[in-house]
Amino acid sequence: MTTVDKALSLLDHFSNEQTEIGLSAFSRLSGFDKSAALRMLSALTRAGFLEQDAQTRRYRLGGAFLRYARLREDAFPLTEIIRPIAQKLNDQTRETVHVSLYAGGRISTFLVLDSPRTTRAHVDNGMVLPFNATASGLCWLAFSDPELAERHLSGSFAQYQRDTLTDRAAIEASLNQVRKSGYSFSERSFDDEVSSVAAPIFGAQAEVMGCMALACVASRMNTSLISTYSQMVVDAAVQVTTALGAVVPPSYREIRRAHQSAQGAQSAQKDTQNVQPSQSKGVIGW
Amino acid sequence: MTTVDKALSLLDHFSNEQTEIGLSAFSRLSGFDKSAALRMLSALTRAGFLEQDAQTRRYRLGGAFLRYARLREDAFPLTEIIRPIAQKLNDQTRETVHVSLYAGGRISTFLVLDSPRTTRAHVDNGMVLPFNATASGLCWLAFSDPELAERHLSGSFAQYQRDTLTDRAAIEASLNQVRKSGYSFSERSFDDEVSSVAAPIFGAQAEVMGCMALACVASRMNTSLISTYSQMVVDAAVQVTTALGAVVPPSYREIRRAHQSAQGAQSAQKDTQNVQPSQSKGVIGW
DNA sequence: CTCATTGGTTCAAATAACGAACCAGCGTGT
DNA sequence: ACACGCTGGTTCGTTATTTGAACCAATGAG
Repeated sequence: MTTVDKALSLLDHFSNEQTEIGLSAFSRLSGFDKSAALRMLSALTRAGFLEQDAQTRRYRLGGAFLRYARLREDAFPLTEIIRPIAQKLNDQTRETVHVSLYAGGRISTFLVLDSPRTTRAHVDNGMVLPFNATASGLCWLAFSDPELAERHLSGSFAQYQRDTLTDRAAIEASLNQVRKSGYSFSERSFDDEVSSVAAPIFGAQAEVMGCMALACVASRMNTSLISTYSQMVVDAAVQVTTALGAVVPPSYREIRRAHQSAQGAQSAQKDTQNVQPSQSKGVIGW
Repeated sequence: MTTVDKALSLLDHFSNEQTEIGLSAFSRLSGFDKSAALRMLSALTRAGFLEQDAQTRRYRLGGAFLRYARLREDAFPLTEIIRPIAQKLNDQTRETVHVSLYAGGRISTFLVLDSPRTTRAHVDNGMVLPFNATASGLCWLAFSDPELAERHLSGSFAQYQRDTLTDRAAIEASLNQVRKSGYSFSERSFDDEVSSVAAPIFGAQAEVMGCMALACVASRMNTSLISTYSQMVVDAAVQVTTALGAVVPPSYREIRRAHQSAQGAQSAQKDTQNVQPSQSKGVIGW
């Protein structure tokens, strides 16, 4: 672990709840010595990645992030790359589609396309999605780095509805299912009237950078729809991953291959082409 | 200079033109040894601040910036803090107001409020403002760190209109005037029909993070209006600086004080209150 | 008027960064 | 086919930075 790694890891401790952190708190949270923490915090501050409150002397995320984020969006318009893919999913399903990003210990939506139906699930843009209560949260937990996931699994969980998973064992069981199928499903666990399906979007380091998700009025959902929607959501997520220049991890491809074989065997294989392993060059050819 | 400083300084080399940079190029641009550069680039990549193209092996700004930028906006909504101040200026002047941010070697607008007049200057949101041809550009050059400004003064400049400043000496002369008055003025130098006034917004490290600017149909502008508008733009910029929790550098306050004394003496002091030095607690009390 | 906390400093010892030389791969001009 | 110049990346003895216990001064609570 280089000094730079250590310095940058300090930023991980910011979240929607922890927006300002003092020197001692940093030292405690990170385990680094106070003087070492101070040196790194000072460097981050000099570069504009942190700002220090003149009164409290505590640190918060700096303006440099706005600058670099804009610069990145100019060069590599993530939102605009994802939009057409999400739009297509939205058109095909006529359900609410939202794309979320893992950000400072939270998953928040950054692109929402509402369903055109008269009864529809609505999701706010910029909304934080709880790990235990949403398809996107479970999806992220299931496929992200175990050590990173552990941070979010070790705390306690809020109970939003009767069926919200709050017990760690129950969540872990759910995650195992997600890891087997390649997509996550949640029903009436955050909003009482909403069911969702989510699939992982992978980043350049093969990490789960976010999720493609579909939210639907719960009463409309059924086994057959879940099967159809999950396939489409996974397809869209894979398209996004590849459109971003990242690579879908082989392990995930394998999961989906196995899952589809099982599904195909069960449902008297309607579409055997999905079970075909190789299509060599197709973007979503697996 | 710590290792972290060096690593973060690598990011400075990205700009709208330079969106992808390879190892050797980084080494050349930064002056760091190749192996040192690689070590730092790897650390930045691990943290998600850079992404590496799988084919070309070149680096680009990473997704972490989107995450942290959103996180920061959640905790500290810069745009929403600035909007009411810009709105007030827009209401008072009925002229187009725009706020820009220095970003990776470029100044670009990130908040634009159009004039309600029938003839008005229009500015695109997200637009890049050339250093030599806009009030915002000149304002930034005048008050930013000399070393940083030098980077943008050493190149060649595009001629957008007949009166665009392209000669370094002419630009420097203009900057000196800006440094004396505390605001910048440009006339028909970027758009042939537009005049603008701009004032600096300072960040937490007393650096110029951006500009508050007013754009007006050139034919409407005159000496008296410049005087009125510049005062209002400077006021708004100072309000933004303080609203952001930053401090207006004493040197800038001194400039304005001196400038206003001179103005007051000239114009048979209409409003002597402006010349009053102390108002102790007022946000824009100087 | 303590006591515990805060942010920040110091300096010898421990550790990580440095950088010249090195390798392999790729594309070009000869 | 050849050497050439470029690329990204590795190695390892030398060198300089990071580390952390002990130390301040200031603030706030009991």
